[in-house]
Amino acid sequence: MSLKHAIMVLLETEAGSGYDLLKRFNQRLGFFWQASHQQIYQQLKVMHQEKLIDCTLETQQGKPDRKIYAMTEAGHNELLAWLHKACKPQKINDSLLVKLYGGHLLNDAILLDEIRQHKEQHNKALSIMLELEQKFETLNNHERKDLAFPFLTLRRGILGEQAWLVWADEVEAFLSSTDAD
Amino acid sequence: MSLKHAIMVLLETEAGSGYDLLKRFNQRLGFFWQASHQQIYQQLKVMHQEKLIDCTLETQQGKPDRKIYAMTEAGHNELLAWLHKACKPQKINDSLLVKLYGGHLLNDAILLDEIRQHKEQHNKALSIMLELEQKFETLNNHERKDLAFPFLTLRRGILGEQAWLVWADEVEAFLSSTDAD
DNA sequence: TATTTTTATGCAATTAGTTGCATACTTCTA
DNA sequence: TAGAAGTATGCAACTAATTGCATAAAAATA
Repeated sequence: MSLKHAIMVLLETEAGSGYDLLKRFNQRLGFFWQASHQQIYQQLKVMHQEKLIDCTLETQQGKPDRKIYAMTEAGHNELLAWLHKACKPQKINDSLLVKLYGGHLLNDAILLDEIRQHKEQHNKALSIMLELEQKFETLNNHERKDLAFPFLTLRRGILGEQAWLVWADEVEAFLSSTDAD
Repeated sequence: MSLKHAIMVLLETEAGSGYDLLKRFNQRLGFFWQASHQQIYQQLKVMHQEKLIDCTLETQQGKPDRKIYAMTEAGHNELLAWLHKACKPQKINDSLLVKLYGGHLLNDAILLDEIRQHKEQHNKALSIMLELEQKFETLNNHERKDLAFPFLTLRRGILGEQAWLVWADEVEAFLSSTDAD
């Protein structure tokens, strides 16, 4: 499982609580990995049981205690082992395409509507990523080098979304051209 | 869950056994949905219990019996209802990107090697799809109209793979340019 | 003729992910 | 000052998917 390793990649640079990790997750890995807070809390618990991470309680006045997790030596080794192992190609499993495959069972207008809704979301995602890209371009050489790998994942997000949108335009054109159902 | 509905889209046009469905799945939906035989057999069983599909035994001489599944009225309605309901945007969860995000923990050569392996697979997938696309172009108008929706999903596969490969080239260029680790 | 591949089905155990709920305190906003 | 949004954590039940095993016969191939 990779959620575990995704969390470890984040913990490797800096320790943090479940909530911290959730936020980092969404900010940094969000365009290619989505995880709910339950998933992260559960995973942290399991990883702690497996001694891949340490846990220290941080008592706060008033607020509930925060559990700060940090990598252990064993965790670090496990992460490195995982990084060295080839990973299997990603599954796609996109319901929208299942729907489109069965598009003849459906009214074109309904499909068109759904495609447009999805387009909106993809456009939104893309513009956030383009902003991040621009921010990256303004950094100095040193900073750019530090963020080179995250930047490559951002590029994946951008190119992926752009391709999606090109495709969506093809679909829209097709659905708009046919008046008959 | 959409596996159920993907199977129904296939059963809608033609009844078939678990094995049939598995093959159709890989041939027709394979570039955007992957499912194992266990998943399909299990799902068919559940769907039969839910009366979404009928099952008739086809006894064969020598060979074990084949269970032929066909849509029921209830199944058809369920499929239409699902088609009319908006689907949530797809999750990506790509381990390769997690790995790349943590690329600084790893030797560039190892990453490069893995990227190249993945490229090979993506290239293979792309060329199969491009062949299918060419075959589609040779069809007459009537046949093309019949396959218009499946063709759109094929286009998604093609554009997606092409974008992936463009990205992979960027990554390769980056990893090759740096000799230091 | 022996081995491999393909056809054809399925169970059981485990792992992964979702959904819904629950608590509790802080800060921001109308 | 009341209510909404954000911070912070977690359980329990359920659904989905993977892994490993198991059977058994036909067809293809070496």
